[in-house]
Amino acid sequence: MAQELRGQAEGRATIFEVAEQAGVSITTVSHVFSGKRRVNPATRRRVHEAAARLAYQPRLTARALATGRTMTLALQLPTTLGEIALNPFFSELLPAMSAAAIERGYSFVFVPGQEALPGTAELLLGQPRVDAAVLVDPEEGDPFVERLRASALPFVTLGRLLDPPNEHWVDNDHADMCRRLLDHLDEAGYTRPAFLSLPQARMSLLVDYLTAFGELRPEAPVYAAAEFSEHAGCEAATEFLDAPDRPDAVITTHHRLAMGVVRAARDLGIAIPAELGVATVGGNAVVAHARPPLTSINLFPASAGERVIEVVDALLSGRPADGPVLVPAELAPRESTRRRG
Amino acid sequence: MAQELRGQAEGRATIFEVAEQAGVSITTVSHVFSGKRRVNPATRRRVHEAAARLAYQPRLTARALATGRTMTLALQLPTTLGEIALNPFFSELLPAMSAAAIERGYSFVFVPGQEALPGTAELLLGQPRVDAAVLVDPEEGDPFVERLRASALPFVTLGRLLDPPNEHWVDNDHADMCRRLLDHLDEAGYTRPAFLSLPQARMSLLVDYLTAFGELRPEAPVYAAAEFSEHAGCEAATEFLDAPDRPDAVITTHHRLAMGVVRAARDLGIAIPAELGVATVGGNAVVAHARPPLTSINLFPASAGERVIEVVDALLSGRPADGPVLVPAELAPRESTRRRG
DNA sequence: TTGTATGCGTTATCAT
DNA sequence: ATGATAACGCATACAA
Repeated sequence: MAQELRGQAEGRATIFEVAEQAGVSITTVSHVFSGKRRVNPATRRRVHEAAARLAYQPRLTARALATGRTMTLALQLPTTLGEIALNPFFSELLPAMSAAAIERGYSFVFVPGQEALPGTAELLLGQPRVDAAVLVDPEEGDPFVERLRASALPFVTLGRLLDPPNEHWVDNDHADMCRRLLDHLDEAGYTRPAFLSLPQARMSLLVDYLTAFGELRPEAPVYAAAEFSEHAGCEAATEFLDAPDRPDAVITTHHRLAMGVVRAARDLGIAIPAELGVATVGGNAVVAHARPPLTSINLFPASAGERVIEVVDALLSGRPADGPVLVPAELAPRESTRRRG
Repeated sequence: MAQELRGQAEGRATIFEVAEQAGVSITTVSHVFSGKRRVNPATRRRVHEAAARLAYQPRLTARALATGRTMTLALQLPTTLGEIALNPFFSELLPAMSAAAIERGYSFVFVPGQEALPGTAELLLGQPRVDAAVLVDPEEGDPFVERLRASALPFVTLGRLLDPPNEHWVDNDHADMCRRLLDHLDEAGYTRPAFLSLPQARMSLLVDYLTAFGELRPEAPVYAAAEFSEHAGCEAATEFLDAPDRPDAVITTHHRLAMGVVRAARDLGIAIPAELGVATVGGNAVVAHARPPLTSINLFPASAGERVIEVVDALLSGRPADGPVLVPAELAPRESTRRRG
């Protein structure tokens, strides 16, 4: 029969050779690797052994053709708002996300955020070029997001879309983290916390913190920096720290802002942590080595990235998606809020 | 015949439908799209028209299976050396590179730089998981680079490998740019330029500048910052600017270092550009809006990224690769070196 | 629980 | 200059 003639050639083993070695049909081999139907444990073992012996790996390309999937994901990263979030969040997120994707056979194509290269979206969405999209810190009103919503392409966000809420996302419990931050400042003896973020809150993280802060400390001041940069943070802080009723603690939504606050305080001769507590969301890898080390919320970008890929894969494989996923974050208290204890 | 039964279904058009509409065989349609053999111009037009009418796009997955290629590229970005080069170089590079890749049907998989996730390299190189690798600012001694060299996988670098030199790369003419920078400082009336970079020069850009600077100004001082950060730049500059024989101009190899120099000068009460000229390599998008705006070498990351993909594609398509590619860079004189005129 | 046979949409080989 | 047809390596509907 035709099958017997196959796979005799040199090169990598195919499903036919594995089937032969294991004494089963290619169907069984296929199912052992896809997990899509029950296989007798003994048979499964034989197949795995044969596969291992032959160093067999299912060809992604063949699988893609047979299933009609592309195994490619569109990935949108935030590249706007000045020199944004990319680092260090990005440099932890990307490798982890990529590793998780590689394991499952996916590769990526990038979609620029916001202003974008026009046409790219159409190129990707107009034809089945990608199976799904992954959006990192998506912003409301982003043209690609809107086109995605209009299309049937599944997508998963890291962070959430709010208007309207999207179905599949991975996020931290920011409200809870905000509460823990405020409690921490409380315990450390700070009584007049302020909040420093951006004027607009187009990412869900910013919205969450703003909301939570407003609910927990309705009387506390909320300040805005022009962008996520040390310079902008310094400029904003210089202003509000130079007033008689200045706050005795600041929570920022980006580590660069926090670094700016530190600089402003130093320039103004305000001691950290004695006269001012500083805490930030994210930037863990950086602020841990700042002077002084800054208290922060560690967002664990790596595990968040892995979870995103898991959700995408579940979605595309027809497995029950876990629905929204809340990944744990963690308060990392450091020198910058050590007024007591 | 079998063909006639194909493609009748709903969904996207296939090569069969285009062939039928154009009145040719699928072989011809295939060749029209692949360009791999001469097709009569009139026939070609008919095929293109039919394809346009049917909105036909060759399925990448089918092509991949037939050709044995994966259409996936391994992409290594530098994520070491502290909060490195990613931004803004990265945020211009990545979208442009991705767009060029999408056009040609490629997608990406990431390889973390240096310390890496162990195993990832083997996963990608052990089987034909990717067709080629793209290395951005590769560093000598990187484990992935070494494994790549040992493998047969083609790879293209943005920046060069020096030990030994690699075959396919895209780079700027840094030596020339260094000369132009020094000439510019000369004309502006600066007489004692210094060079600020990193202690080790593991990226070709750093080596090139160090070498060129050394040859053109053998007597001039060369300083090193601990890493590519504003803080490290400031620390280094504070030291060498606080000496009696201090330089009257500084060239840095990273915009963050330049920002640090600016801060140090301000802290020391040294006026820019009157008492100190500051110029940097890269970071164009950022330093153009710094205070004062900094003279810089614009590296045009976007076009460099496009060229890299072009070279990869040529390599993989069996077309004559252009060999090494030098992309133009540009001196952008700004306020920070405007001592005269 | 397992196997047979067909389809997925191209490219490539060999003809004509 | 163009065609017919066999791979490419898997998944899956249908059988058994």
